[in-house]
Amino acid sequence: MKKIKFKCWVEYEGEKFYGPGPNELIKQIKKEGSLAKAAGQMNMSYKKAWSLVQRLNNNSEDPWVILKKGGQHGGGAEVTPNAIKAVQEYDKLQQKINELLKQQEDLLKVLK
Amino acid sequence: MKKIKFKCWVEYEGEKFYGPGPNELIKQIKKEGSLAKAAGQMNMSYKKAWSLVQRLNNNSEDPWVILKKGGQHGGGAEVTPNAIKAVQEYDKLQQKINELLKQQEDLLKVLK
DNA sequence: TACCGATATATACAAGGATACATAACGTTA
DNA sequence: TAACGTTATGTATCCTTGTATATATCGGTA
Repeated sequence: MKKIKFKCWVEYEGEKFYGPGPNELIKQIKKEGSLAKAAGQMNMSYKKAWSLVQRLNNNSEDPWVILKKGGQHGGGAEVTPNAIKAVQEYDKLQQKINELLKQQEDLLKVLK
Repeated sequence: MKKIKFKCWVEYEGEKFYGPGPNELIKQIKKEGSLAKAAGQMNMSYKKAWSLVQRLNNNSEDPWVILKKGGQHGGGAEVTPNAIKAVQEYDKLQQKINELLKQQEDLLKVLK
């Protein structure tokens, strides 16, 4: 059985900025309150997760995630309202594309 | 300036089957009548182009490209009507997604 | 039968990204 | 000041993908 898949993402200055990976990561950070735990939850290396957060924060007016090291619990990660809004809009966009794809199965009819 | 990008493709048994690369390759083969020339036109190695054609032909009821070796001109590549139809449908689908994205700029408004 | 131009196929190499591992830095708490 | 858990960062390695190169194969033509 053949299936149509899609992926959408945001580019900034010709480079990947935001996509499925960061979107899931933000959700996990919000749930866990820790970058390391969030990365672990989705089988992503801490280094990659940290790099993603840097990319988001360094290429936006407002930060996405506030990282704190040291302190009572060793530190932690906090998601800004700005980032939460972006996650909502990204999910909404994905859903709309999914609905469109359901109505556009002509391609699959050709591929037997 | 941030831009929304997308990509859609067809999977078969969990593996990539058809996407932007094969779509462009089919067009080039149709124009050139040769797999080697088509690959050259789009800076794709012959091996990769040949592998793509094998994947398409081996996972479909009807062939996409008929390859002939030897003969008057050394051989050649011919695109089947089946494949031409698929290219048309794929282009149509991409266009519809593009139109959808134009109307869904809410995500970009959040990403400053 | 020798030549030609295209397909067919194997092998080794290069490049990029992802991963694993190790270690430093930090700030609150006791 | 020692301990703790998290963030911060470098390095080496693997792995996948693509590329380069070379050679074999085929069948019509002269």
